[in-house]
Amino acid sequence: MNAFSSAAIEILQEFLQKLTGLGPEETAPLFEASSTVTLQANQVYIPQGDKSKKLAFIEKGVMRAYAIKENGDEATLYIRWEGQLIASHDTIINLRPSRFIYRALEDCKLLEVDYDVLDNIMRAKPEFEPLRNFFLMRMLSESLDMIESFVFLSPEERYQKLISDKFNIVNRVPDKHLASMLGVTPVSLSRIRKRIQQKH
Amino acid sequence: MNAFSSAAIEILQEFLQKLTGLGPEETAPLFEASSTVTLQANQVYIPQGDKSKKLAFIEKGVMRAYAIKENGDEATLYIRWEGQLIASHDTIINLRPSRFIYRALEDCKLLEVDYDVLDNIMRAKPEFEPLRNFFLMRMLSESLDMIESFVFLSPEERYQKLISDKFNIVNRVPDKHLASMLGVTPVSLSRIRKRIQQKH
DNA sequence: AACATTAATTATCCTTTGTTAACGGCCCAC
DNA sequence: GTGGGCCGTTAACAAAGGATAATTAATGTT
Repeated sequence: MNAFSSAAIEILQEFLQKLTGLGPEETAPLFEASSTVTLQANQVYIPQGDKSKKLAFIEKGVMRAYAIKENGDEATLYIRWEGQLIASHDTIINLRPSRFIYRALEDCKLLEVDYDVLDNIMRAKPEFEPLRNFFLMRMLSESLDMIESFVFLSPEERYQKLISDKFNIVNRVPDKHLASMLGVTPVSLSRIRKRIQQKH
Repeated sequence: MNAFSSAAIEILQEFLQKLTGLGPEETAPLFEASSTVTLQANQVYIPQGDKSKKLAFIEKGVMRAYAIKENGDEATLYIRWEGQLIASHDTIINLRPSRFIYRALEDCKLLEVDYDVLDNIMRAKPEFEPLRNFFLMRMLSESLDMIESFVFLSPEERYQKLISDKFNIVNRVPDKHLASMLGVTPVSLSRIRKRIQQKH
């Protein structure tokens, strides 16, 4: 089932235009295998243990990747929102069942494609490769930025950076998930917020 | 200056064979713009503020990416060794001067290429793209693993994981750099080591 | 070999975080 | 409206980490 008139496709075709110079007519084959998916808030997109290689462009909404620790606590790896990709790196890169759960934090609209299918299209039409490189590099850069925050900054500074860099997103995500992403407990984040508040 | 008979090229051509089915004769053009570089232990490869887009495959040795904090302390972002790539993501991905310093921890032998040149070769010969995807995905996966450690584990658990996953490498890197990578001070790492020791 | 430099450990004190539990606010279902 | 459940805050205590400084160990240089 394909979806030729989604906003996501238009955005991606704009990327392709910039990256490759190819117009919508030429890049259309890339989207033939894609389909739109809607998720309700709190709905699971990829369950733990899943082996599917879903790759999705987020057209609308916020999603969360997390896992359950032995003690039962959740640990949030990252959140992604409009304009970003969401996928299980365990299945796509490491070829093993997903250790993580991918879940909608809000009602979401995704443009989904199977990674293997996309990979075949890319191999047949390598002129689309710049799009893959673009997203891989962007995800790599964002990951390195997160590592940088952990290595450089205290939890308090990480939180400050988070709200100054991503104020819009922070307000769409419960604090407990932000705490987890920052590597601290919700209790500690609450204290951090209080400390910051008192300084002003 | 090119270098047609390095061990690095042989390794990379083996990757290419596996990933694309192309033999050494066919993939040779990819290495025409590459050159071998040797670094002495402690020698800087990419200085802070550099704008060059060097990309290097590490044939031998260990390298470290780090930055200097306002207080003068160093913060190590990651270390890389044989079989991995080293490059400034600030310059290549984000198109800005490098905030990081890339320095040899041991005597190193690298196979170097300018990223823009490589990019042009890839665009002309897109059948080589799987190699780029392979390395980008591997670096992304490793970065996500590091984030996972920060989000899931305590500093003590992170250190345990580090020595169990990368025992060989740990022994080639001074503890203070490991401490920095783990997000703690050298003093704290020393206490962690003592705690672990006492448990056995 | 002697010296200087750097790295790792230990000690002290202070700050921060983790843990557990209690409390209040908010939303939702009934 | 009322009763649950979830979430964020607060409190109290224990555990861990940061800062600084002193000591010891290891390394490198001449």
